Amino acid sequence: MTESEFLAGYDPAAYERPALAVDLVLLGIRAGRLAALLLRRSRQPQAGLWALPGGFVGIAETLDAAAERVLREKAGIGRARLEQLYTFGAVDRDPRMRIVSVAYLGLLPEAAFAEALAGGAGLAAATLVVPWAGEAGGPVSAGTEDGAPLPLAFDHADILALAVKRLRGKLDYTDVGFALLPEHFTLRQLQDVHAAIRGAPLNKSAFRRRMRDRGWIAPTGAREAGTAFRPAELFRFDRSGQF
Amino acid sequence: MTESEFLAGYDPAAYERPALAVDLVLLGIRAGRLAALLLRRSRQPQAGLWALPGGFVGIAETLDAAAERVLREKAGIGRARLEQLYTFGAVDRDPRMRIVSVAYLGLLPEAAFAEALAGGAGLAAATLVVPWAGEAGGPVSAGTEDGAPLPLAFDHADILALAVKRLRGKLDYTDVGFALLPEHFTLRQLQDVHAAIRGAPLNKSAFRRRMRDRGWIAPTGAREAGTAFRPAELFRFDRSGQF
DNA sequence: CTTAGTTATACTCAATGTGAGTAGAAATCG
DNA sequence: CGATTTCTACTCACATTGAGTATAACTAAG
Repeated sequence: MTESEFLAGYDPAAYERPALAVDLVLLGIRAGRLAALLLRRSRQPQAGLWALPGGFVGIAETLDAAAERVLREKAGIGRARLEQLYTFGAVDRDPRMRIVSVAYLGLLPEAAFAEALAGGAGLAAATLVVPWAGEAGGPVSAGTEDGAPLPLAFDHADILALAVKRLRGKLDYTDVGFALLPEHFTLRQLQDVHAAIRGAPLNKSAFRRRMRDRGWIAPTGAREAGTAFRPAELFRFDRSGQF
Repeated sequence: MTESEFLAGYDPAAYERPALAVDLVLLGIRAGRLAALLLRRSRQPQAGLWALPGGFVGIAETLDAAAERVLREKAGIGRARLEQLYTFGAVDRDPRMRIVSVAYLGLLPEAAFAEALAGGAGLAAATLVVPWAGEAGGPVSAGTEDGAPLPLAFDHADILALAVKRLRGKLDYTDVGFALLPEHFTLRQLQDVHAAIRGAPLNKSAFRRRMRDRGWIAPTGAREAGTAFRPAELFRFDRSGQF
């Protein structure tokens, strides 16, 4: 039997299958803190709770393509740096039916984050407080800017916590820090982003030295404008630096 | 409408769904090199090629549970340290139908690896040569111990490459190195394992110093037996050391 | 019993990276 | 012009690492 003969007689039916979805953790910096974009659920189940933008994976659609589609359709964002995070498969994570969800992490520069919020897609920004919750990524507390807690739907608190954990882990040896900044930025802004992701302050001179030595940043020659005091030099991300 | 009323009327049918599977990358050390357990495909499609042990996810089965079941049923291994790796969702990755596969990484101590090989489940050991293939985890070349290449089925070369990449990334700050060793081991053995995973040699004194300073290892008081020369001290993994 | 051979273990030393602090430069505002 | 505030460039101590050397411990050969 050749391979094509075999395929002709193959029956793809068989067993009951879990539904497959993608959920997007879209992170940005808001008022100096790490924040995520959430949608308020208007329908049952768990109406009124806050959820990650998500959607089902089409039968002829790549996981990455599904994530990009959800980014456009549910979050109203044209483009973002998306990266697969983890796949959540608890049996009872959704009360409707068995849904396995592939979580994606997306990073938005501050401007894109604000634009998405204003875009009318019903998105809200949740400020994240993520204590260092150990290996598995413990639950996260999400809240509005003034501290009111936002209750999260399904297992989305776990997903958010894991996203922050992943981000923290990649901070030191990849360019994730730059993905949250505009094209031109000051060293102070870069440090603030790193501090927001880590949830802990950094040594200033060591940070500047490290960033410059690694060759990740290139001076633009321009300087910050509109500051009350000495304006800082503007840099841009230099992709030619090694990773 | 309450949540339970809503659920009663919910129709879980709807769209055609991808099939969901798990595939296991079971790694161990063999003759000082990193090796994976593979199964030779006896049936179409891709009969004769070598594949990772895998299976479909049951409708009421967790992803982790499916991985453990495959470990038992397909690889004949009772227990191993399993960890989710990545989910592969290319549309044409399996010619039979759309199959999305959640890959798991499993680490076996040298003895358990050899036992699995002898277990009669039809497993073979593939020595892995994984050049540092960049971010996405390029293809890997798998071969027998004497160098003959083993052609891999589906996208399993990508999965293997990503597994090795993940292992390398976690080597410095987690206990993965110990998962490939017996309970008692010498510093030399530990260094060899690290070298095999990295695919590059290590500085001997710096390595010893680092391992001892981190408090990951505790002396057992015993010494190696049966060596031709000075026997090395035996250590064990000390879980109380911080991570 | 002695000695050569081989590996384990413990040192030293230089180079590099980091935490912390100080001093001068550059801008705005009163 | 001077006060104020931040940016930027220094220095210094300390920890970590790469590299090399010396000594200890054991077996096997003579």
